[in-house]
Amino acid sequence: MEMMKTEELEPFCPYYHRAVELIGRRWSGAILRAMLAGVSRFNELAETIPGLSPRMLSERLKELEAEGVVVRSVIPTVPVRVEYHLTEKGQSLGSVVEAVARWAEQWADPPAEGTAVSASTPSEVES
Amino acid sequence: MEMMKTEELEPFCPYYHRAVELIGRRWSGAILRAMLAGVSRFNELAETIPGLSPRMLSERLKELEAEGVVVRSVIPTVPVRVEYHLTEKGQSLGSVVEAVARWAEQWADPPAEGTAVSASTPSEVES
DNA sequence: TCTAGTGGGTTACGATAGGTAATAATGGAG
DNA sequence: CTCCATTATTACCTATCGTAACCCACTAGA
Repeated sequence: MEMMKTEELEPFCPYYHRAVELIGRRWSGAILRAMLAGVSRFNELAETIPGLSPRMLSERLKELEAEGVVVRSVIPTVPVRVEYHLTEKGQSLGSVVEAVARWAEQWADPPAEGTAVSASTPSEVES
Repeated sequence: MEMMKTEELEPFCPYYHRAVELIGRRWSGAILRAMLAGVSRFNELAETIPGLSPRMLSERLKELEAEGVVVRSVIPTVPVRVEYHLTEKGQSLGSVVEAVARWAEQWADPPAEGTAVSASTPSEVES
């Protein structure tokens, strides 16, 4: 017997979809985390995230800016300095980043042992 | 004086990075949501998610299975039926999906141009 | 003047991931 | 022996990404 489990989650939602495809683009998750941690300059971001090239960083920052998640400000020092900051909309992605971080730490590497997983080894269900 | 803002978040974490790149791959977020909502069959998933082709669905499911997020089980009815279910590890992604969903609903579409960062808190979202 | 350094990118080009459409494997039904 | 349903896979082509080199504006030396 199953209880009347109310399906509170719809199987598909266009807003969710748009959001998850935006922040799920390659490197975007890492960029957002670094910015939430306070990194704000172009070269600092590029150095913080291993493997992230200027090309990709530039492209992702433009996307995030276009979505209102990030603002770009030019500071007329010399040499010129550019800072990227999260908008309020961007800051509120903190909960998402934290949720992913918690999941990632909880399930880090340990391969399948220790806790009782309902059925995580595909050894007996192959076709 | 909020000077004592402790940086509790490191700018980069390899576990986080791996996780966000996994669940951020194209369509993966949508697939996970649908599965959390109870959709478990191949064609149901394909129908639930607009634009998702069998090729991509197959590929993503294999990745998620390889990561221990999803299990595949073959049910020998006729025609054969295949069900995909979330493991405990997969179920625990619910918090991530919910966080994204809340963010997406809160910040759905509003004009949001310019640099008006301190703007409107959308008063009500859906049920 | 020429060269080097700082900061923030852009361009060119090959490699890989993804979109699209057609088709396969399986087994029962007609 | 052909049809249908279900779960995929293959072939082909385009879009996105990775890599490396380069550009621009400015300053400080030599």
